[in-house]
Amino acid sequence: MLAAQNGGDAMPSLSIGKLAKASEVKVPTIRFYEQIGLLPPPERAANDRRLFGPDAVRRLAFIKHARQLGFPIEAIRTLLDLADDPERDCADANALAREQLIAVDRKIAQLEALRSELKRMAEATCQGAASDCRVIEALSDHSLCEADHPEPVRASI
Amino acid sequence: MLAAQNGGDAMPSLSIGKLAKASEVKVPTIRFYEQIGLLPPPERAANDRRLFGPDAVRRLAFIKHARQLGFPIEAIRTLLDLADDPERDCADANALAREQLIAVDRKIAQLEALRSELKRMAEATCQGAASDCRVIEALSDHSLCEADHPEPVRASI
DNA sequence: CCTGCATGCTCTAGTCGCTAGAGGATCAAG
DNA sequence: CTTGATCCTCTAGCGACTAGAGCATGCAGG
Repeated sequence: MLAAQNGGDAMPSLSIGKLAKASEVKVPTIRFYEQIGLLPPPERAANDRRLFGPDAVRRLAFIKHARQLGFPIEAIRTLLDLADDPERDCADANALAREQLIAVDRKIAQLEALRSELKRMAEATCQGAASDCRVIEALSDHSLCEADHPEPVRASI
Repeated sequence: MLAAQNGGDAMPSLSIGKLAKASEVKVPTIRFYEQIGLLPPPERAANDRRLFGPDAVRRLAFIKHARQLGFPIEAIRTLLDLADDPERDCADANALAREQLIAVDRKIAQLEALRSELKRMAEATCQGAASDCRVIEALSDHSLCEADHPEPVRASI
């Protein structure tokens, strides 16, 4: 289904550059995905250049879309395995989607809190010396914040 | 002001472990901050152990707070320089805060879009084989999305 | 005084998802 | 024939830590 092999007889094979344009995924990224096993190793021409079948475009679209949604590579690997084998139960896929949704929700909530604090900070424009700077003052004194920040905002999403 | 030197005569010097507890910043992270020059190299006891003054607690609080707000290390370096020298103009600090606010706003907007798509995906719970899985279908076919995603959601915030 | 664990030190390497560059081969167009 | 685009492999870098090795200390209990 998303096998990305050079399937069929027509084999309209794509160079990595063509594939990059078709999928809007950069050339080094495609090579990287092959390296970590998200894309199967394509056939090679006599001059060692990669030859991709049309399946590769679909598989890359899948990967790209999932990445845009913030799924980590390992989750995408699982999803691709599921997509590759339509016999398998899709409970895993649903679980991953729900997990991802929860992660995004948490992230949004966190960013909203930060946003309001930053807004207060940035709006209190001060002139003159840094000793009276509101921004620096706000950063120096956490107790000025309305809410406290849960975790150091560090992201995979 | 945020000099983190062992200032004054009382010098109630802290071990790195005590400092970690006081500031709620992990020990290796403190060493890392010293290494990249966010914290000045502290004095050392005869046994080569670090001795921090109380200023270090304040400086770490500043750094931690700024990190929680998503400021990148280089921005924090600038802010610390400003805080260290109260003569300087604080226009830079305001600019950084505004920049950061814009970045956070963008991020939130992006995540909201992702959230709605993920929600549709996760709510359409399907049973059975992966071939009919809504999640995989949605990931396979980008055209099912209401909006398209601006950039691969990759974060520093 | 001894034991044992906690804490400290330095150094290196790993995380994630790419991105950039070196150094070379080959292809397509003019 | 020359030029420039594309391709190959390989290694290293980003940001902001985190984890672990291997060793030297410090402190408390028995």
